[in-house]
Amino acid sequence: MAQDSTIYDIAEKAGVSASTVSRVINNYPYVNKETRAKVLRVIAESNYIQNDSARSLATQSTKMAGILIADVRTTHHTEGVYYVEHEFSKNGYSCLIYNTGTDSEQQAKYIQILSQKKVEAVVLMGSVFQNVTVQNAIMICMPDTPVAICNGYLDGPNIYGVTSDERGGVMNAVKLLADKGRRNIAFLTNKLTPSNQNKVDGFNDGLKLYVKGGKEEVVEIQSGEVSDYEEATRRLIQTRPETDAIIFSEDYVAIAGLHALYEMGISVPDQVAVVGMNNSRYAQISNPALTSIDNMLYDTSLIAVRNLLEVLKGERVNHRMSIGTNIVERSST
Amino acid sequence: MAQDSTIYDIAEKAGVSASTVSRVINNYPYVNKETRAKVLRVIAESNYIQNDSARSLATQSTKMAGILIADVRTTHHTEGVYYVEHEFSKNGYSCLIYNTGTDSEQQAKYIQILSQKKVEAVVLMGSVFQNVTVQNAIMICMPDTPVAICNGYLDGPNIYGVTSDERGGVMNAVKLLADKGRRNIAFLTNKLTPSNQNKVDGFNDGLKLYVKGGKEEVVEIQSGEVSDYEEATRRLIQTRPETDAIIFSEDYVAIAGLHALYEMGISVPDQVAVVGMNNSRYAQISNPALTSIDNMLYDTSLIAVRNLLEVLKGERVNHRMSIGTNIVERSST
DNA sequence: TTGTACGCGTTATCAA
DNA sequence: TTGATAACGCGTACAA
Repeated sequence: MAQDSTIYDIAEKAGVSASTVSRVINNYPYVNKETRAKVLRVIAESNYIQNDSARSLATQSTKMAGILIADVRTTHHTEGVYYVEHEFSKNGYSCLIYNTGTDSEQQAKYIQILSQKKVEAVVLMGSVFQNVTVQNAIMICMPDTPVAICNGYLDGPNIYGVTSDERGGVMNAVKLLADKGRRNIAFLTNKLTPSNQNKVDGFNDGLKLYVKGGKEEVVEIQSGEVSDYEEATRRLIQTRPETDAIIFSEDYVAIAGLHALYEMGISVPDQVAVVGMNNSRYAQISNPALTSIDNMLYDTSLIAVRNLLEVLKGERVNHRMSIGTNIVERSST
Repeated sequence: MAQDSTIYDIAEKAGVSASTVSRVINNYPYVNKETRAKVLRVIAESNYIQNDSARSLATQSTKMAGILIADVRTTHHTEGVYYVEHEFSKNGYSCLIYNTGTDSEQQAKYIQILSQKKVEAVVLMGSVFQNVTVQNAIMICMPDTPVAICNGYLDGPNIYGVTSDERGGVMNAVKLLADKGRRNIAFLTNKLTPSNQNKVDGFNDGLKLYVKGGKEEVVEIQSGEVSDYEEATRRLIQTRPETDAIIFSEDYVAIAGLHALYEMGISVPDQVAVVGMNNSRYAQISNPALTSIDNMLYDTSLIAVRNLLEVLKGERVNHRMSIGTNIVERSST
């Protein structure tokens, strides 16, 4: 490293004390205009850069937040990371990000790392973090750090969940399909996270409510491989040829499904209607364009961060918030 | 905050000195087995957590890396962030991430922030960071911190560029199309980043080399709106009906293009062949599945990080590395 | 308005 | 093998 100059170095050059330099840097009011100018000049000349470690130590505050996400690559929460970082940044916080994977022990480990880094707030992206191992880690390692969980809920005095009503969203999707005369609707989901379980519940609710005599048909795909999504779609059609609509737990899975249907020569939506979830940017450009349930990632992300900021300001915040979903209709239904 | 206990607290409880505690924590060899055990026990009981700010200050090392990305949402570099974080994590580094936007002044600002955070390495994701403003910021704020730029190049003694041969990749795509008898190939690109400029160059090279008498036809789309991608595709076909192949600068744009062609009733690849770039996970599930140039994001990301780690170890590393691209053929050609 | 002196929690040097 | 003690760079009462 080049010998990063310290406030002492520039104090010396400016002929003042270190504390004065500190005051200038931190915009303290009572400092002589000229001395301030001088100090500022010396700082500029010396390309001095503040040491945040020292500052954090002295201040007892890092102005850092932590973001945990299972896998930046594949989840639609990736976009959420952007919103979260952006909102934190706007409020003077830097963000540490970690890909934790889906193993809860690993996730807990990262909670500890974050507490070691003394982050002042944490956002958990996705319902995969909704498990007791994580909950305990929070309780033990950061009982006083506000934690938000996007699209999930976790019990704890310092934990704030923001969810969208995915259950209701899927229910409405069933209604939409039923209104269009579909009777044999299936639900195809990848790994059953708590969030996906909610969707399944909404699916069953919807069937009972809107489709008389509709048999439930829920398929879970364990793996995360595209080929398995396609294969599951194919098999569904083969084993249950009367299927006239499929709701998928995610747009990505739905688009894989569209692809499989396309290759089977099945026309969408004439023969089979398809609904996705997330209203991702790919939904509008798939062939055909995909009807999708918008689970409001932008809003939930933003609210999560804002809640945390409120808590940090000492405000009271609801531990559980939920916002409604919209269904965006396109050509696939 | 709960009063985070310090090494002094646990030193007292264990009846030893703080230095001994420190030694235990850091796995120093010469410490009595029993004292170590005792200290460890007390630590476990007191849910003590190390303070990284203090540690960094004393050690003069943060074990943090910085990742800068223009926009996590829309670029395919998002996946790269995952690889980069993962590789750093594996080597004991934590990652600070910032969404900088595409404005170079803003980008430079984040370079400064990172230097303030005393990160020990930086990865710039994408050729959007290939500009003099950023270069200067690096020179001034972090002349001794190794910086890697993915998919781009920047001059500087501490800067390491890792690119894939996108120019050659596009050239090969032109050849592929020419071999299939296509004569009126167009190139459709979004914002002309240095990376996209390379692709355009490769396109022109390819035309000269493989398509006798082929007129160049390059369309740049300034905005990032899907509707504009579709519109541009439509207009291209209208103004140049003889077009029998289109290469797009990104899969996402290509898929939007596929959608537009689909809606125009143009058959792919019968009437128009389509090639994308990035070989993203959506390429294989689009309708039809998209032939795409794989620009090896995984490899470039990994190499970028490994280069940085090598430099940190004091090894010499090439300032400029390039790896070959593959073209993955699917149904759209 | 400015400077002195101390503390923040660790690590590192030196003696013991 | 252990314990004082002095850094690390900065913020901040307190005194001047």
